[in-house]
Amino acid sequence: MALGKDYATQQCSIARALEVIGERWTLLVVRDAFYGVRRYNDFLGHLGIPRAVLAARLQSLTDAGVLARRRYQESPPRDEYVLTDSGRALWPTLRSLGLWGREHVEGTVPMRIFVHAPCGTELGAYGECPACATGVPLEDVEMRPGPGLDPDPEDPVSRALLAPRRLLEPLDPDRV
Amino acid sequence: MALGKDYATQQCSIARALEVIGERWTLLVVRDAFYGVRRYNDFLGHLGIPRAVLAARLQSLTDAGVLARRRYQESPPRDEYVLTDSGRALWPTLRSLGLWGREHVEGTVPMRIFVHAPCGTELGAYGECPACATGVPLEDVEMRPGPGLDPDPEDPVSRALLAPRRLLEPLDPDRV
DNA sequence: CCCAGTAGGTTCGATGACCGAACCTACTCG
DNA sequence: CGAGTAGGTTCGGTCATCGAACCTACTGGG
Repeated sequence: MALGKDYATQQCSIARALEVIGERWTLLVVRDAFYGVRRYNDFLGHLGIPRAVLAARLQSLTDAGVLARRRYQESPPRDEYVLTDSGRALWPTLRSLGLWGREHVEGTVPMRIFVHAPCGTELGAYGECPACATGVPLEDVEMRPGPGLDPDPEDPVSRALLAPRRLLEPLDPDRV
Repeated sequence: MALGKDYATQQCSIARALEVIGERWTLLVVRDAFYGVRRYNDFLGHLGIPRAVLAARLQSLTDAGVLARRRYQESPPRDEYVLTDSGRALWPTLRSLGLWGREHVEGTVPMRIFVHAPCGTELGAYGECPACATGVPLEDVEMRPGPGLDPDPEDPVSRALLAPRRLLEPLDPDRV
């Protein structure tokens, strides 16, 4: 969405949020970041997004402080994009959006399941653990493939994401 | 966002959700519906959205089952748009998005405050009540103006929304 | 009866975002 | 020295969005 054109005049926190993460593809980039994707080519392959659009989104998310760009190797210079604290704060939004999509758009076939790793219980609608009755830190969230997921995807990133993993755990699509 | 162009290939509930409510303006229309806005002209005035775009959004939200179109008067024929159960299920998403916008985009100036009416506690990130530790039915959510809100707005709908109100309570911008 | 006003749209040309493909740079490996 | 890879930028075409104008159906006032 992006255009502050009219959004800027809105006296509303939701509209302000949408100016940052409301454009096409933007929220999916953030989602991938939660899944552990960090590198340009991994986003590119996993999302099937045009290169120019990905570059623009990474730039605007970095400008907005949702992602941080970090040099992880000098020669040749290579950068990775990781979630900032501000970006991590988007988890409740993504969680509730995914839950809504699963229950109100498609045929109730879960794509991915998010559980409280220490106890193995699936997260509740509030991102809490129903069994432990506490909020769950991101590091304690384990994502597992659900029945709706293609068991033999094309791209390496999707294949790497088939295994159970913790949120934010860096992804290395080479070792699969 | 809308275009299933590539989103459709995504094995992900979040992407599916974004196909329905990810386009520009769409989520703001839904937000207004939570605030009690029901009529075409009220959406139009409050959002400052082009007429053609509003008509398209109302149509697609109705097709998706998020809103329902209801004839409330026969002569002349007049319709109103109200949230379905599916639409109401978007509340946690809107709540978390608004909270994120308030805390991570602008200068921490709350525009609107949402409280659990029976106990007066402000809602948490998923629309739950932290004090009562339960989900809050939408009818028990009271919205109040926050310090960031323009105290003397132009359009009648904004003016009507200045008073504390319950979510979903039908708005009548004529009596202000 | 005529006219102005209102609700709820549709149509239109211009602008701007998004798309896919091609190209570029810097470096490494064999 | 040539091929390959990561991480981009540039470019022309298409499609969504924009604001403004127009349309229809009805009501209420003089």
